[in-house]
Amino acid sequence: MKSEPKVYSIDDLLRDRNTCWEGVRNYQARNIIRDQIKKNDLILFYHSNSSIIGVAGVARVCRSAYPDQTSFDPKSDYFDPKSSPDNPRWFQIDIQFMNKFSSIVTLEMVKQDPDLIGMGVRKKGNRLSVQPVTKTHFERILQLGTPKSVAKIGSQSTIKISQTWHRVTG
DNA sequence: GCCAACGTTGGC
DNA sequence: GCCAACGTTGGC
Repeated sequence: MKSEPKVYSIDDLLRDRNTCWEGVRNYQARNIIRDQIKKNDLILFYHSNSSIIGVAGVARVCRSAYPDQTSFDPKSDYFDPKSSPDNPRWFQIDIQFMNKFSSIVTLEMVKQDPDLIGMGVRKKGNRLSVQPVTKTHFERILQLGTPKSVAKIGSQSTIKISQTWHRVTG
């Protein structure tokens, strides 16, 4: 998921702990939010349009899609008169802070890594603000972002998230 | 600030 | 349904 850090950064999410991911007004991104994203999915938090472009950390979906409340609010910048509670056009999710990388995994690193061929953000004209990431690519980004906190224990890898060791299985 | 890429709008 | 015009995104 992309965000312009001037608007909302990983540090903002670290401070807030949770936030509503609202205001998505692109049908392709809407469909992904509504149809594909599930509770507890992990998110790569990407800083776009910034002096340091790249993946800044990890978040988690703590509530799956529900109608975008801002679309009903005439005072909101995201108001859409064609959306109504009876027939909502746009959807939001809630996300929770998980981890901030010790340093950003820059777009340049992503583009140069042979293991990350095919990742959405590498593609020219990539404008989709919410896009799927393969498990392989996700884990590779974690390796690049948190090298000291990734350890192999048996056949399972673990990542350090918010002072707590969570196991990533499968 | 520039501009390529892309999505949306609206006239026909 | 076509497509030109326009607006937005996002890397550089």
